[in-house]
Amino acid sequence: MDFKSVEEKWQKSWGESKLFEVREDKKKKFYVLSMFPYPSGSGLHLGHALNFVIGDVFARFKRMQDFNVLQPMGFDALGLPAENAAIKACEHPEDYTNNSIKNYVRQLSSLGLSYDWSRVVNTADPDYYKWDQWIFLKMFEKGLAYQKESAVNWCPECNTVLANEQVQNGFCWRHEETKVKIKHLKQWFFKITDYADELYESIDSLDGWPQKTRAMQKNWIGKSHGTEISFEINGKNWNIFTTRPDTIFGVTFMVVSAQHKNLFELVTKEQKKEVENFLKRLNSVSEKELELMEKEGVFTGSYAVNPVNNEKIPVYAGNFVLADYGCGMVMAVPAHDQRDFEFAKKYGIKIKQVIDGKITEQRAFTNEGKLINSKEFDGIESNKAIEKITDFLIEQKKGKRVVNFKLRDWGISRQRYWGTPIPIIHCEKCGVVPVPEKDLPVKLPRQVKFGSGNPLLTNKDWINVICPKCGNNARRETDTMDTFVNSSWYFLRYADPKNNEKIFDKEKAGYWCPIDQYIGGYEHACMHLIYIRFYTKFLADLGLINFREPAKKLFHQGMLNGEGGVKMSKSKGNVVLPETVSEKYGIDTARLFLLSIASPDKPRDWSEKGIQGSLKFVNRIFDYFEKNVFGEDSKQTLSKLNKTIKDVTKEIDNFEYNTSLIKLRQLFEHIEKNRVSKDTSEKFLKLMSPFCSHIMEELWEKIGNKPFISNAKWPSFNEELIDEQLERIESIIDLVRQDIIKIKELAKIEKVSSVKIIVAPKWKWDALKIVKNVCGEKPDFRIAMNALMEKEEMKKNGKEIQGFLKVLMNKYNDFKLVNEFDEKKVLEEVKPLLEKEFGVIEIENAEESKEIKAKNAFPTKPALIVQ
RNA sequence: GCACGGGUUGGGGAGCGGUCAAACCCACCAGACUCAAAAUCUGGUCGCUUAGUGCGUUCAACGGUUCGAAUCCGUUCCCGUGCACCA
Repeated sequence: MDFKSVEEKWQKSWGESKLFEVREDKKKKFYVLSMFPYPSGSGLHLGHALNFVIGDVFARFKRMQDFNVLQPMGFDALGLPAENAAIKACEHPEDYTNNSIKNYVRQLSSLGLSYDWSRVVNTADPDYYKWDQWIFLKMFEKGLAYQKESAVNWCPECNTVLANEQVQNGFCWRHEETKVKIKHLKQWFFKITDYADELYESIDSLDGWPQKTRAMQKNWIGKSHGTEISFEINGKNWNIFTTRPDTIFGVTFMVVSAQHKNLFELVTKEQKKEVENFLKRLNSVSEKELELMEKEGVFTGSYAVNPVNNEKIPVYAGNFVLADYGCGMVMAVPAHDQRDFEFAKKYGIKIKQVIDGKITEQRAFTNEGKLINSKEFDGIESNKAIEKITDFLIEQKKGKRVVNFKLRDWGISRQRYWGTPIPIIHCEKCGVVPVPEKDLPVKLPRQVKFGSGNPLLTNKDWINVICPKCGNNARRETDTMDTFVNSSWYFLRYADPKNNEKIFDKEKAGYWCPIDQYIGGYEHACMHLIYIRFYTKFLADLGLINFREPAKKLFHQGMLNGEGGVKMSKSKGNVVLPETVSEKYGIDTARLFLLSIASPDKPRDWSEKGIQGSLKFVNRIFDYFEKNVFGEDSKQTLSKLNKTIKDVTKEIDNFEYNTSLIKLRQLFEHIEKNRVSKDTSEKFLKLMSPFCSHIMEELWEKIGNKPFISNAKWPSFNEELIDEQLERIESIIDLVRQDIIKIKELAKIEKVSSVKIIVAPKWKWDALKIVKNVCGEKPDFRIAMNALMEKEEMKKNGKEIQGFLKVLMNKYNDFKLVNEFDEKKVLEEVKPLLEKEFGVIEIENAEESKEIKAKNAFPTKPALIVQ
C-alpha cells in the first residue's frame, strides 16, 4: 500500500478541518503536554519522534473518549546550545533558531501528531519572553529576585555560570569533559528556597508522578529537621547545625569549613601560618581530587565551650565541612559519626562514647540507641533524648529547632547572548532599578559581536539607557536568564498564547490547566520539574492561577537506541531519521513497531528486522478491510471484543501500550479468522486509531464511514458479554483442531476417515463442582477429599479420586476460573464444523473408552484417536 | 555510602500467589503453495516421552512463608539510574 499518499492525504485533511484545534467549552477538558523541544539544527531523529508519539497516542485516546483535548507544541528556542551552534555555523542565533524551528515544524507535521498548531509557543519570540521579564519583575517586587556576590559554578566552555542543578560531579552538564570552576561574581538569584518546604512537602500529593522522580526531588531538596546549637568560642557565640543533639556529650572537637567566611576570627596568631598553608594546599588541588581527598584539617588554636557540660574542646578547620549548608560549622562526635571518627583517628583526638553500641577500630557506631555518659540523660533512647536535650538547650537559650534544606537559591544569571535579558537598569544614583512594565519587553539587540565574554557587552547603544527613575545615564543589566526560566511556565501560555495584554487570561488558564498528563524525559527530574513547580506556586501566590502544582500526572518515556542497543548519535552514524523510516514503512508502521517493543517508559532498540513484523501486521489489516466483507458476531467474538475494549482502555490509560497492542493483535487474528460483523470490525479500527492514525482513517473511510475516526467515539464495553468460559471453549476447539492436524501429519494419514475425541470422564466434572461448593476458592486437600468420599457416585472411583485431586490442587485451584462447562457438550456443538474439515467425528467420555484406561490423570485437553 | 529500579526460556519483552513451560515480537526449524525463490499460510523451538493425554527440570543464588511461588518475605551476588563528605 502507498503509505506516503495516505499519510499526506490525512495530514492535509486534518489540518484543513482544524480537527485538533480546540477552544474552551462545556466539555470536560484534558491537557496532554509533551515537553517542548529545543530546536537543534540537526533536526529531530526517530528517538525524539517516539517521545512525541507516546504523548500523541494518549491525546488521541483521550480525544476519542470525548474529552476536549489540548495538545500543543512549541519550542524552547533560547539557550546556550543554540548560541554555540550558531556561532559554530557562523550564523546569527536568531536566524539559526528560526531555520531550526522551520525544519522542526516540517518534521513534526509529517509525523501526523495531533497538535493544535494554532497555539505554537516560541520562547525566543519577544512576545513570549516579555512575560519572562514580567515574572522577573514580580519576583523582584516580592523580594524573590535578588543579586548577590557569590561563589558560582563557572563553565569555561559555556563561558557562563551554571546553576547547582547543572553541575554534575563537578563537571558541566553539557560538557562532560569540562571541570566547573568556582568564581566569585555578582549574580541574580531566584529565592526558590522560600518555597523549599512546600516543594518538599507537597511531593507526597503528586501521586500521578513516578515514584522515582518524587524520591529524586525529595532527595534533591533534602529537608532535615535538626537543632541549631550555639557554642561559645572566645567569648562569641558560634552556631552549629546537627540532627543528633543526643550525642552532644560526646563532642570532642569542632570543625569549621575551610571556606567559612569568618574562619580567621577563630584562628589564633600562633596557628595562622599553619591554617594558611592548609588553605593553600586545598586551593592547589582540583575539584575532583578534593572530592576524593581524605578528611583533613588543621587546628585553629581556639577552643569552644560545650553548652551542656562546659568542656573546652578544640576547633579545627576542615575540608569536609560545607560552608553553605547548615552553619558552615559542625560539632564533631567521633564515637558516633564516621567522618568525625576518621578525623579524630588521624589527629589523635579523644573519642568519647555516649550511645550504647559497639565501636570498632574501623567504624563508629552511628545508629541510635540508649544514652550513656550523658549525666541526667543517661538511659534515655536517642529519639527521646533528641527532644529532651533540645528542650534543655532551648531553656538555656543555647539552641533552637530548625529545618535545613539542601536546596539552594536558583542562580539565573548567564553571561551569554541567547537568553531573556534581565529587565534591570543599573543607575549610579538610584542603584538597581527595574525596567517599568510598560517598557517591556527588553528586546535582545540584533547587533552584537560574538567572541570572548558576553556578546551583549559589545552593543553600547543597547547598554546605555536613561534611568527610568532619575533620568540620568544608566546601564542595562547584561546578564540574561537561564533558559530554564522560559520553560518554567510555558504550559500556561499555551492556554492563551497570543495575549498581548496579559501573561495569560485567567479564565482560559483556569479552564485548561493544570496539565492532566505531562510527558518528558527522566533527565528533567531535578531541574525543569522543580523549577516548573516553583513557578506554579509563585504564580498561584500572585493570584493568577488557583492551583499549586503544574501537572497531575507525569510520565517519563524511555530512550530509543540505535540498532544493537548503541546510543543513537551523529558521531556513531547510527541516527535513524523519521523521514527515512516513513519512506520505507510508513510512519504508522514505525509507531506500531516502536510502541510494541517495550512498555513506553523502558528504553528500546531500533531494529530494521523487527519492524518487518509490524509491517506484516499493518498489511494484513489493510488486506482484511480491503475485502470489505463482513459477517456476524458469535458469542465468542463479542466476548473477545468486549474484553479487548476493556483491557485496552485501561492499559492505554496506564501507558501500557505494548500489552494493549498485543491484545489488539489477538483480537485481529480472531476477526480475520471468523469474518465478524462490520460493527466489530469498526470497533477494532477505533481501538487501533490512536496508534496507526492515518491507516485507520483511510480504512474507516474505505468501509463507508465519514471522516474522521480521529474524533469518533471510543468504544465502550459491556461487561455482561465478557465470558471467560467462552474463551476457554474457543481454545479447546482450537486445540482439538491443532491436534488432529498434528496427528495427521505424524501418522502420515492422507485423508482422515474418522476421529474419536475422548473427553475427561464425567465424574471428574462433577467432582470439581463438589470441591468447589465445599471449599470455595481456597481448597484444602483433606476437606475436599472428605467431601468427595461422602458422595455415593464418587465412591466407586475412590482410587482415582486421590490422583485427580492432586492434579486439581496443582493446576486448577483458582476455582473461580475452572471451566464448569461440559467439554463433551461443547464439542458436540461444533461437531459439524469439525466434520466438515476432517471427516467423521465421534465423541465419548473417557470411562466409556476402551482405548483409554484412565491413568489417574485429569486431561487438560481432550485426547484423540485419528484414523 | 545513601536512595530508587532491575535480573524471566536463543535475542527483545510480558507476567508479579493457582488456568504458567510462562503472552507477544524477532530469530531459527519443518510443512503447504511454487519449476524455484520471495511473499503468504500452517505447525514447532527447556528436556524426556506419546498417535494423544503424561512426566521431569526451569524464571540470578540460597533460605523462608504457603496445600501451592517467576510472583510474597529474608540474605547474598550482579546490573542500571540518581544523589554523593548535607553534620
